[in-house]
Amino acid sequence: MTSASRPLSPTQVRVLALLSAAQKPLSAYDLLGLLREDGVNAPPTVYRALERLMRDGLAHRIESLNAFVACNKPHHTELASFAICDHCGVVAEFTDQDLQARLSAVSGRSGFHATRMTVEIHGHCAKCAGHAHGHAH
Amino acid sequence: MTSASRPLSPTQVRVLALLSAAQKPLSAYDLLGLLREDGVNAPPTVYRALERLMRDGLAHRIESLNAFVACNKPHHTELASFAICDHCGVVAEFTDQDLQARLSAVSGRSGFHATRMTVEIHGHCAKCAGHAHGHAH
DNA sequence: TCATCTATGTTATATCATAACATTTATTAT
DNA sequence: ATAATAAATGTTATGATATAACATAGATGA
Repeated sequence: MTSASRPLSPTQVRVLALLSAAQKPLSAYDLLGLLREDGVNAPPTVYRALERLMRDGLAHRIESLNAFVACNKPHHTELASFAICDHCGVVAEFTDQDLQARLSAVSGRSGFHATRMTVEIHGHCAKCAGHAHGHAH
Repeated sequence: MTSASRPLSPTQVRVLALLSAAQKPLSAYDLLGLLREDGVNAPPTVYRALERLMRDGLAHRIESLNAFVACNKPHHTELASFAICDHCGVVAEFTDQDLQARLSAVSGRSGFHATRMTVEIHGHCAKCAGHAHGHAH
């Protein structure tokens, strides 16, 4: 059997809780600020906790924001995609079954073998439509 | 008529040439190093040139690498997607007509209005397949 | 017990990006 | 021509993101 992985450490649990509670992606330094009261004082601890959470599929990195979100569907294996509102900052995670297959197929035409995919869509969420421009406030 | 935009400045032309000549994405500081012989000494000049090139669709930012590539198909309006070899570092830009429509449709189900999309696929190119792991060398 | 693995602490530094303001160059209108 | 404008660049400083390297500690398992 595949050896069970260790349980999350208190720091890892705390980081996941902070990400889950946030309505928006948090940067590593946002998290570090929130963790200071827990006695965490240095960036590596935060980045290490994030590594573990991402390895376990419990959190995702938003590349275009250099920030992190809790996974809204832990333990799924499909490609996670994100719709990011540039007005209010909310991020919606979604999964489209065909998308990963299509991306694999298209990139694979030239013999490319995909191991990881980043799909991030910027724009405006339903609530913020109408505000054509604007940044988070 | 839509007013013609200015021609590229020498610095902008130089940055584009460097990106085109490179076999891999270049970071802003890679470019800065290469531009020192041209008398460019500070990051803002590089970032500004990149801004202009990206605005004109002549270069793209690879979010997952914090680096930049020349566009292989200037003036197209379709979504640009990238296949990034994590072994040798080469980036292939490709366009799939249906992909943008599909992404718009899927994200739009909840009323989201897309303005910009990032699609980056990491893995191994045909030449590097077989090398299952490994990083650029 | 001993070796190993994971996590964390700690210090320092590397890397990526922009703010703010001055200056210069090119374009356009008059 | 020249004044007004817009775009690019220079310059200094700083902000923001991320990791290297090495030490320590606790848990797991042979």
